[in-house]
Amino acid sequence: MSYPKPILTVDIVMLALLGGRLHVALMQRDRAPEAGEWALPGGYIHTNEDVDSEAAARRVLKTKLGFEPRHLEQVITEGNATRDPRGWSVSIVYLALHEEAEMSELAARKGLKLVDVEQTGELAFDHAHLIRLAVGRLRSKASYTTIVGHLLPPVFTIAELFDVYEAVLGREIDRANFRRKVLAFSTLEPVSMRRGAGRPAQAFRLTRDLDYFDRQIA
Amino acid sequence: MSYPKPILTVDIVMLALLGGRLHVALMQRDRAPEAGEWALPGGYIHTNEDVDSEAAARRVLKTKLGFEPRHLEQVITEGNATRDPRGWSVSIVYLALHEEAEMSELAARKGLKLVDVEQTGELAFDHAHLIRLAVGRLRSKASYTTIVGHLLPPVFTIAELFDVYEAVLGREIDRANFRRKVLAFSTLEPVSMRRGAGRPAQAFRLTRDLDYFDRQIA
DNA sequence: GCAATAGTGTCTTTGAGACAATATCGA
DNA sequence: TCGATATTGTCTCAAAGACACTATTGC
Repeated sequence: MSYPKPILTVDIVMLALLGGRLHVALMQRDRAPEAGEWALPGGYIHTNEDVDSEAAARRVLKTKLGFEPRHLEQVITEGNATRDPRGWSVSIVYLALHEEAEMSELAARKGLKLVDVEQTGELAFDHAHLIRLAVGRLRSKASYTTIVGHLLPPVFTIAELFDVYEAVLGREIDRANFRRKVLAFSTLEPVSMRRGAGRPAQAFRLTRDLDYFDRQIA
Repeated sequence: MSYPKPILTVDIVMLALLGGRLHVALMQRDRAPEAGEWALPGGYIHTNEDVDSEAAARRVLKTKLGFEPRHLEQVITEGNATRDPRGWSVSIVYLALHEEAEMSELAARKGLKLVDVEQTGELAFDHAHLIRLAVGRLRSKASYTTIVGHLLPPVFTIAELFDVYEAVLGREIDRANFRRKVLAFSTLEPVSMRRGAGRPAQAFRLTRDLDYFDRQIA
């Protein structure tokens, strides 16, 4: 007995901060099904060129958008009979993070829509659901890893990092305690000084893509 | 341009404790590729009967082994060009937990081999790697959820739960502090008394499949 | 009584959180 | 000098961990 193979795609939830709130990047579909609807960037695996599913996600972003995210990780795989009108389909969902400035510029240049993750409205397929899963992953990882550092440019100050944490976690944090905790884990490398409106600040960069703290950071 | 669809399967890492150590259940493959090698239970999605990928995993366990696990959750999806000699293939990996007694009985009845997760030896495909990922997931979830409760029968004592935690986390825990902490989160419901060699113990059951603690349990 | 296991009390240390105080810039 | 932002000090309270102690069974 043989069964038809399900449709298999990778879809990417691209997140960035815009004005202190998390936004997701959407593309307007140009073909059926769901033509005209807003959807996550995604595509089929190209078995002749992609070495693995993460490479497929990177290729989709690169070729469709000319984009290389600061951080990319797998979130979940959603597979069922009803999520795509064409039939049984499977999506390997990736989370991509990038800084605000470059993401806005990319969106303007490529016709992407950046929408607040709390107000996506109706989207193609189950993509609103996939976005909720990815945002949940980001929020839960925020408090014990350096993941949200990838929502900033490579070099940033503690104050900027603080703002990102408050935006992602959606609650107020104490500045003084935050600074002490984040510096106690020696995962930030001081690189230069940053001058602004008041006293100059020490600027840092992440020493690795993803570090795990041994306890909660915020 | 069109690409051949990758092979798509679900594979299940069935874990149980055996003599205080984590073991995984393996089946001997009866057909090519890798015929005769030990491998994880798994199979194709049946698009006409499985409503989603988790249902496919449950059906595989039910029809191949007559088994319904106490706990089942998705771990990761591994997809690349080299893991299967037949070509580009994708495995949606599930973690299944069950109690020692029933798992041993099942293994004996169905010809499964239960091997220590630290010493699996060579296995078919990338299954040794998939097992490491699933065990890692269990270990990391152990300290902040009730997940390891599913390695015990439905009704258990604190002392039994304590032993499971020590086995999974692989380090010593203080009995007194463990008891206080686990009871402080009111996720255990007292159901009866258990008599044994010494003073009788209160027995409990989990009130839900998976509860998250608001801080580390051990 | 003793062996065995269950369960409690209590002290010390560490981290979390609140919040006041000080430092260093530009204007 | 002041306004703005960065950074440090210090106090309080809660949780983590160590470990001694008491409780309840069977024999």
